[in-house]
Amino acid sequence: MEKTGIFIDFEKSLGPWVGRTSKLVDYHIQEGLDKNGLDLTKEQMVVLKVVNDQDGLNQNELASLTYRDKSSLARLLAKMEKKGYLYRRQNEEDKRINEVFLTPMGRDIFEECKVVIKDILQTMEQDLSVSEIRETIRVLRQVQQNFKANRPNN
Amino acid sequence: MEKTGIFIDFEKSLGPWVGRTSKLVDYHIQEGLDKNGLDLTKEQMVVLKVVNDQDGLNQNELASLTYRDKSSLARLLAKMEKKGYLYRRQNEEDKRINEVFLTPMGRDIFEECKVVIKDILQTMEQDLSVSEIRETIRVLRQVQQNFKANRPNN
DNA sequence: TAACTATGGTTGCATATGCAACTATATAGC
DNA sequence: GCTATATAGTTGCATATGCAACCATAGTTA
Repeated sequence: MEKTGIFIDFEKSLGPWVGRTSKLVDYHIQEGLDKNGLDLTKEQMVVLKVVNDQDGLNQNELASLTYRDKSSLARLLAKMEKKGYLYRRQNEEDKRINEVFLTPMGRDIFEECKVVIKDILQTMEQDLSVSEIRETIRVLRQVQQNFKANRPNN
Repeated sequence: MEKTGIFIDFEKSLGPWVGRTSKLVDYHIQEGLDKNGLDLTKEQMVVLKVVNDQDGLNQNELASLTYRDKSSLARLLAKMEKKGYLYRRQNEEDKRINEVFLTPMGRDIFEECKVVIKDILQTMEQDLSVSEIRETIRVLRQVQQNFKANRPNN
């Protein structure tokens, strides 16, 4: 059949471009963490950031903020707790709830991450103007809106 | 410390927006496949598309085209072969090489996928003009260029 | 108080992933 | 022809993921 025209305009639609770019970013973030001797996956780094920004959130809130299933988040937390980056404290009034806090070590590690990530984000935005970046973010936000009617996860 | 300013401009940089959007797209693609009774993961769908576009590629080429490690690709192929969507044929001249082809069933399944994916891509681009989409793709392509110096995988 | 329901978190299962080590085949140098 | 090196693919291992089923606690209703 046709050589390229399977989706008549597949390569002219946002889907594949967003997906591939995201994969590349992920790859370089992990590479950056590894090269700097940070014992973290990029997924753990995201959790670290969110907890650093706001202590005491529960697991469902963290799952939602990081766009993961609560089971996936729970397992990330378990690994990070084991490494001593954070801890979970059972809420006194409602014993179903775990509140999550960074340890001092967790905060230290995150400080180191910041440098690494900042560097990668800068590389990624080389040769792009502020307005190009702003416009792109606006479009991506619109895409997310278009989907949000029926949201995923938790 | 600061409430939000961990990365001074984290939310104004492309990284998190691209990542989150990609996750949402992935989620809705999988949902679309499932709802239509297509026995495929989104990753398998991508492989199906590439093989449909061009028969006879070898595994390393497919890994490269789909941005995966060759081991990951090999395992996707194994599952899809088991389901009868494709087959691998050893090259006569160079017995190290496997060439990959879709079966008739694989082609049929992919035809069904096309409809589903097209629908999702359209939802995703609701309320966006052609030029917004074109510009966004241009920016994403630039981002990929910025990274391409040191490429990942295979 | 007892029973039904809702909610936060965990676990089993199947999938996907990258990396490193490995096997088999091919090619080059000698 | 024999050894060294490169290349295609596979496998072991650790990680991450979503879903569905589950457990424990809380809240609600009778």
